[in-house]
Amino acid sequence: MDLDAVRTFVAAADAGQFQEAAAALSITQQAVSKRIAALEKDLEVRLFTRTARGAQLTVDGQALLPHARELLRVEKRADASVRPGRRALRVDVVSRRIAPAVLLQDFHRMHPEIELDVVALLRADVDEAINAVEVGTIDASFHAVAPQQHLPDAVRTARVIDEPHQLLVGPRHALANADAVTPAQLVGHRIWMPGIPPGTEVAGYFDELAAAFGLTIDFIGPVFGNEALLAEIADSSELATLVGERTRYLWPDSYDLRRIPVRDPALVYPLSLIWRDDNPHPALAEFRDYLRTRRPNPPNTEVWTPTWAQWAAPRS
Amino acid sequence: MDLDAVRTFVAAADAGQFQEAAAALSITQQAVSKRIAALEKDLEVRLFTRTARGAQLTVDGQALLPHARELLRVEKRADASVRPGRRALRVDVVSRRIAPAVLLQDFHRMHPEIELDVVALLRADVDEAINAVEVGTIDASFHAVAPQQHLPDAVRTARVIDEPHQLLVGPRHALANADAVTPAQLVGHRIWMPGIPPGTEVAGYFDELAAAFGLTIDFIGPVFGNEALLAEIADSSELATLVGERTRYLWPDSYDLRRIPVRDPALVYPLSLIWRDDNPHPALAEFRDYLRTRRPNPPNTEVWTPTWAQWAAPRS
DNA sequence: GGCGAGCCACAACCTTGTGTTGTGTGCATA
DNA sequence: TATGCACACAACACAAGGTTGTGGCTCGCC
Repeated sequence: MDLDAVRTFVAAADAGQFQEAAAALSITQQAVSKRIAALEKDLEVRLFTRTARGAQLTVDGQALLPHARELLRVEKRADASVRPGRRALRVDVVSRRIAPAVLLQDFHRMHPEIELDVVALLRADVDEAINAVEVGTIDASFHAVAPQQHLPDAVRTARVIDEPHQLLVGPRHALANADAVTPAQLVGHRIWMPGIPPGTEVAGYFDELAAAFGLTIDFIGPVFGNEALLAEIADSSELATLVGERTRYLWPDSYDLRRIPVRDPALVYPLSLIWRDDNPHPALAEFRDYLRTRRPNPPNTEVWTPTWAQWAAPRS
Repeated sequence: MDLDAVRTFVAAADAGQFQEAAAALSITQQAVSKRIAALEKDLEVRLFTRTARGAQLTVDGQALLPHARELLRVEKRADASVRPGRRALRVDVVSRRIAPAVLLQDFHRMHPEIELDVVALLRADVDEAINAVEVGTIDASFHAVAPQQHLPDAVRTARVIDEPHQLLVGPRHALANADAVTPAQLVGHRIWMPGIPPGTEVAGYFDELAAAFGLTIDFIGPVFGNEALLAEIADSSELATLVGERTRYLWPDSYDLRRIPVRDPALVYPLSLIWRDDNPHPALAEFRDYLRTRRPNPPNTEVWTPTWAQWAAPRS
């Protein structure tokens, strides 16, 4: 199916005649006729009934029309996702399942007119992300940024989310019925966080967390996907994992998994936005405004963050 | 943007190298290289970084990939909407705002795997619809079908929805705060139903309704679209209109419109499904099953239907 | 009823595009 | 350093798609 033919089809359907469509597309009437004929031949249906004063959609044509329009819309969005200068705002999230992605969904709901592209540079480390932001291939990225992190001149960071963790356990787990737990209560329980590549900022976070409270946190084990992890936890009386408070997992209700808040202190993952100060993208300013004005729920408990993140309190 | 190029891009991204993608598409590696190069030139970005052992997506490529896949999905659906023999189930509704359309949405939620196309043969009368069903350009149609209606041999009809009307009024209307109204109470109030073409089955219904209860029902007035009608009603202390119970209109909350049930008797619009008995489309059987098994809310009041519809009670 | 206007289809022709074959280049690996 | 692998470039052939020119059909008008 040729998109030029589809465009021509829509133009002809709107105009009600080939002649006018041809004028609108700056081609001859014969070219329109040819394109439509080719499309009809390709689809093996008649799309228009030709009359002496125009062309009228057949039922098949009527059925195709909305799909054709959708096709052109998607093409436009695809184009807008990459074309330099006027492409959509491109924001990098480490994973689609953690808080920044949820935030972006919310932003999109509030500003549906703003073209937005969420990419996940899987396992990209902070330096890679900073580099991508400096070069301009992405407009913004969410990462845990340490204060000693070296930043190029034009690149800025700001702490924007403090995401508290919750314990995720199956119904047979010893803590399954707790209303809340403290990190001290987690000592001796096995916490499983598979799929976190060693040496990354995320691994570093959990390493320091384990050391600070004497916890047992395992990164080992092959990753069979999220679904497998959840199934494992659902069945186990020992395994548990940590998930962000705002993350949205989908799992069968039958798993009967429970999210249990962690407090005294809450285990907070501090995330910063990375962006380039002289990036002229209008949507970037909008997005930063959105981040600035939204009210984070203030935690009503002590919080723990890694030492490198204690240099500055999160904006409240 | 050329869809073949997009297809090639996706194949190359999946394969991780041009060579394998070429094999999958049954063309030469050089052709793949050319297509990708053309796409890159068209979009003015580099999509792959070429290395000695394959091609890897750039960030721009990663951003484009989901859009590209979506484009191919939509193309497939567009194709499926018309291609004879294996096209989607095509169901005709008089309007997207009335009960059958709502029913189809529900059916789609229950069977998302079934390709479904809802077309609105605007102002088509029953004969036209029956003809389209017989010819096979549509698979099923919802209409009010009178018993004396002539049907071709293979065409069947069955009464499937009895849609009760509700009164839609603005906050300043005399009946705005009623919990329910009877047709008798509507005498003297002006009911406005613009946009119904005279001579159609719908107009006939309201004509008989007006005659039966002595109501004032206006069809006159230019149609400025639904939005205009709703705005008019919201402001008026006199105007009201009738809407189906299951219809879903969207209007600003600020309008403060109220839907008021009509009872003793309820004003029911009887709708039948029209289909061709020997239509082999598997989804048609599914849809008829769905219609058969769903439980209509039995009205707990007397009902009024036009005389021609009183030949048979709706299936309960 | 004849005739012109409007609209679409068909034919001929030409340009452009797109696939193939053949060859070159760069990089990783042995 | 030699070899294999993967992609790019060049030359060529053929197909696709656009334009101009023309004919047929239908509708409205004199």
